[in-house]
Amino acid sequence: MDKKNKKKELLILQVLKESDKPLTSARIAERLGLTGYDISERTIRLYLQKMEADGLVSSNGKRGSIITERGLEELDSSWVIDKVGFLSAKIDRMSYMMNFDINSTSGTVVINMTLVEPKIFAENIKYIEKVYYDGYAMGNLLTFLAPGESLNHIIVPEGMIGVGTVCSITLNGVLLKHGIPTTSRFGGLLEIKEKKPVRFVEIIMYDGTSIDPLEVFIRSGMTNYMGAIKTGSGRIGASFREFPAESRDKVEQLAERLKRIGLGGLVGVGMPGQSFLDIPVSEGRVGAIVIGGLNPVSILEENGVRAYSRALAGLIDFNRLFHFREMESRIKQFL
Amino acid sequence: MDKKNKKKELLILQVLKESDKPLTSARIAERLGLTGYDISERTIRLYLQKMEADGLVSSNGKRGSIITERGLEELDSSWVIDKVGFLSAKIDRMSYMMNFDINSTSGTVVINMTLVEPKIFAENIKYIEKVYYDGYAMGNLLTFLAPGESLNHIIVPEGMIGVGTVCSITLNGVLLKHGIPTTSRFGGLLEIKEKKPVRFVEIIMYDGTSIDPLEVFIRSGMTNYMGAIKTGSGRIGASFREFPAESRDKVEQLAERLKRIGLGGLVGVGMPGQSFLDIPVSEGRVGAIVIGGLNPVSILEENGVRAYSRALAGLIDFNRLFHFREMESRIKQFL
DNA sequence: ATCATTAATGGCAATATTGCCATTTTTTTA
DNA sequence: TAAAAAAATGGCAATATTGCCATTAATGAT
Repeated sequence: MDKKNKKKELLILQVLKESDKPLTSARIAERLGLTGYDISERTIRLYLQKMEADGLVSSNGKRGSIITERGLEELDSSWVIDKVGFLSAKIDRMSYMMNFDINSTSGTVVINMTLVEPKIFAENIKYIEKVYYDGYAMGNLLTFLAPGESLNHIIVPEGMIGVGTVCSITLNGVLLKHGIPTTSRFGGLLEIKEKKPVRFVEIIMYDGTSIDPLEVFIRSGMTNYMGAIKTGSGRIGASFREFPAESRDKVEQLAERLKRIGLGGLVGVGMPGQSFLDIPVSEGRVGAIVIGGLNPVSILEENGVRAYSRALAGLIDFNRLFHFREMESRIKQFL
Repeated sequence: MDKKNKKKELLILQVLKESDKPLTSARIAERLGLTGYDISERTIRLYLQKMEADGLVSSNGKRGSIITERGLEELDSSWVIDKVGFLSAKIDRMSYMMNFDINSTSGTVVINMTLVEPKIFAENIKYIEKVYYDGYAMGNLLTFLAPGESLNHIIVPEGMIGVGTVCSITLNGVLLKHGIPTTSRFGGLLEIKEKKPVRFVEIIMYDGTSIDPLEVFIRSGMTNYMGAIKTGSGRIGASFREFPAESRDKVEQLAERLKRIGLGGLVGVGMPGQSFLDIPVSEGRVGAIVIGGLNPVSILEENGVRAYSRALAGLIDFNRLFHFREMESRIKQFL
């Protein structure tokens, strides 16, 4: 029994470690549920008691428990895979950090960045516009970063510009601000036929990778946007998310509002507990497909340009973004 | 309770479905354990009884149980993520299918295939030899497939050859024949300094991806073999495996024997329950790092050649393989 | 500041899971 | 082919987990 016991203790410690504030049993159960471990609230309380007696956690009355130094040591000396470094963790962190407010349409949003020579970018603008136009992009906004500007360790080198496209994680962030916890499950290559999503042909789970799946698909030349924008059939990057079934309506409303301000990217939402595009969803949850934020610039790679793209590159203020129609005129200042 | 109950039933059904022969409770518990679900033998027997009463499985006395038609339907109508399509499943299937025998050094082994023009291949032979020579390849054997030959749906087109390199899954297969069940955990980019492995810089779990991680790293140009073979520092593809701690000695023996016949690829084995190169391992298991089979040909991609590589391409007879020193002379017939 | 509402806790009993083991069946060995 | 060894099963009792709920603390509204 000891062994399995230990495992659950470590899972709880892990959750507590990742949170800065105290968590109650209900909260812990919820998070564990999201990660695929079903443990009842009650059981968690039992564990918390035992662990408090052992000095691994410290209870804060009814405000929840936090992990102690001893607890952290215990965690270090053990073998729970440290999900830090995995995409799922980065996603959680980023959506927590951004602070875009949908009412005032201000604040920061998460963007991806692509470094490319302005001249080459200018040559491909026609295609990129088409990607936005056909709705294969996250909304219709983007930004340019001038040479010398930096974002989160990445500095735009001389002779290049940074193209910042809105990351689809922005949606998670907005939902989170409205109390809806989103789980990003996987990024994949979505096959499009007659402008409609058919199925995912390749998949990489966010909790099993340290590099962004969409970056991967783009870099290895597996996407086919040229087809998507020309004939309506191709393969584009997309991401699968899940949220609680109760919030389905609210999600759709928020998505609609986001769309109006140029941040739309929701391809579709499934029905509670039902599989969506053959992707099964846990009970009490609904699935949704979100367009990949890097889509517009992946056209570059497809046309043989080795552009350096980085998903989840950092946060940027919403009012720095402009409509894709302005690309043509704005790029001139860098030529 | 009903809900969780259901989940376990489905897990058991899933295991039974994947097996062609009847499985006993111990066998089922073992397999589930490997996939990360710890359920005791006894509990599984309890479930099997209930499920037999419901007509989902049919017991074969003490030889184990098999899934019935009803059981298959139940599984179809439910939402267990179908791991078919994921790499972990493919790996299991392949290592089960190959039948190389270490004593008679005969039988089939799993290979990866790369399609490339003979001329271009010939130009890069020097580098490829060095990869083998420095021990960054799986053993020192490979094979060529002539135009028109096919392997598992892939046909070598005219004007090209298929380069078959030994896949590291071959190791799993050999161990399996000797009763050692191996779990392939992830593929990653292994950083090499002064010819020694330092740490994994990127990771993709096999049970969370539908495309081979090493293929991904190679295609997106993240490897650095040129560095590895020239200065001793670089990034190469490698894979992390786990097996039961009891079999540690036997594994090392077998690996040694494989090495002697040209199929070596084991970089190192950890100690029981201890983390190895900062990768934590479950209790009662040991971790091991295995060289990526596609390594030799990834030099091509690094040198700007867009070669089409496919990991786990298929099975081929061991006696079709030749030593890498023969590349030079053997390639001539295709030029 | 007070009261109503909401959320969290721990006790208790009902279930579920597991360890242990005697018994039976299968497999291996002599 | 018979005997010995190994593996599998199901009964029973010990633990572990969970559902339910009365009690109590925190939060929000007036």
